[in-house]
Amino acid sequence: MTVTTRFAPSPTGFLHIGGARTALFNWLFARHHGGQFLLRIEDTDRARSTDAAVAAILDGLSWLELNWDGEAISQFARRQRHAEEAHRLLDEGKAYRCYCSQEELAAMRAAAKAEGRSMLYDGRWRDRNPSEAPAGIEPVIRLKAPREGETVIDDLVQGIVRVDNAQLDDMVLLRADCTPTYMLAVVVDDLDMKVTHIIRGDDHLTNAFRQYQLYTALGFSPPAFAHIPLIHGPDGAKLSKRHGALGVEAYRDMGYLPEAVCNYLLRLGWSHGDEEIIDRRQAIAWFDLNAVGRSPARFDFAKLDSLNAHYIRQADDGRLADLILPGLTARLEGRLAADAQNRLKRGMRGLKERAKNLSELAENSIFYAHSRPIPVDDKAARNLTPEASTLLLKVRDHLASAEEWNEQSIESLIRHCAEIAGVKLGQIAQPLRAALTGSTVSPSIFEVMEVLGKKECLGRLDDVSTSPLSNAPAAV
RNA sequence: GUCCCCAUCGUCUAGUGGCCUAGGACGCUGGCCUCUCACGCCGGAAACAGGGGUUCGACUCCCCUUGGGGACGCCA
Repeated sequence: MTVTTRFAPSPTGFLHIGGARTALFNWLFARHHGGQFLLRIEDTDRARSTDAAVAAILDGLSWLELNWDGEAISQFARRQRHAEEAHRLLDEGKAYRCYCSQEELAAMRAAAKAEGRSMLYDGRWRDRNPSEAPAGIEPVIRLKAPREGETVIDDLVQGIVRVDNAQLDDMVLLRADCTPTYMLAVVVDDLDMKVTHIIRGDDHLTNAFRQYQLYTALGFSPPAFAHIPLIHGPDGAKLSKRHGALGVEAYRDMGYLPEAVCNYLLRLGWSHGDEEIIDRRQAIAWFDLNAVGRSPARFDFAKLDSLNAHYIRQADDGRLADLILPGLTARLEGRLAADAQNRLKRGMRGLKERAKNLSELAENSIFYAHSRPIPVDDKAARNLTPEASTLLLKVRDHLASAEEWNEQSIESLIRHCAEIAGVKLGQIAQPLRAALTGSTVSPSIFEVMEVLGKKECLGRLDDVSTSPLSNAPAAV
């Protein structure tokens, strides 16, 4: 039997981060076992489902590279099939028509609540003759669930969980308008799709008992269940938007790399000894349901950041340059240097060690992309004292006559300048940094100079010596 | 209210009765490295929710308490 998992989101919003983790676990489990990972869109709630949400979910999964097998299935499109099974149960005497009005049900629950009793449906039409049906009420079809005993689920994550059947009522299968309920649709679809492992959030755990009864009534044994704990916010409560309950595209826009998001999500509630950095290959090899924890995890941006920083450092320079170039182009408007992309790519080595997300990376890269003259921030300008400018003028002469132009040669040349001027390296490096990058912080100044090239460096030095900045009074 | 689930450093977690003086990671912090900032390296503070059992021996097993979370729709 080939392992088949599925991810079944309802398209009422974006693919939020919790859903992404559920999808990841399903994907990983299927890939680990060489099985199938299917996608089903649970769009039976016509009022709340939107095409835009479907697109957002597909985009989110694609961005995370959680590719599904076959076509995505629309649950709504299968409503006839669902109804068919409900009628079959009716014919077999395993389900019955219930003629309660919404008002009657509401009154029943209110009375139960007032008396402190369970608010479950009391099964009043279970054995009643349909001839007693009130006029003008379209019936629903309810499952004739067992009233005695208990329903037991051997959950792959939660272990054995049992519930008294008295806690479970006769659920509605088919609504008065003949459309299937979620419970019916899910079970019939999972059966038809031959799903072997249902991996989902543990908010569905109680549904699993009802679904178990439905599988049994339909004459099938249920698939394996694995209910994974939900992700909580830093305060332990349900994940709020402010705390990360965002669509995955929001993470992309915040400058996170998909591999970092996946690695982070994987370690949230799952572990493999002390391993922290787990790439996709490794994850497929190691993933197993029995290593999934049972307690809810809290979302922590700081850890995501550190993982993201790691994957940025690992990432290909060209890819990173491509990722940040569009944003820089838009931001710089007409001031983008002609060979910005090339500089970005070559400068990425030093740049990517200093960013924990793509936004920071872009921010720190801007001096490479900017055409002359570059802006110099206030702090950097304070390094361009008259003394420093004098020094820089001498350095410029040395640089101008340099025959070699690479990081090492530049470094020894600058160190030589410092030596003959009798100053510390930093006294040249910082003013140089200010003139060349417009900032007090940057990658190694020698690397920057190599990337910028001799001509650009001399140009930027000239820009600074001819601008009023060089005459700025020294900071006191 | 009823039912279900959970409980190790601030956070993610390792730990399946003796390997625990409780390990790793993030964060915090001291130092080294150093042209700035990072990276890297070395060090530090930081946890078994509480109470009962079981046992020669409990973080590990059982019970209770407390604290979290979830489910109780003709929503999904």
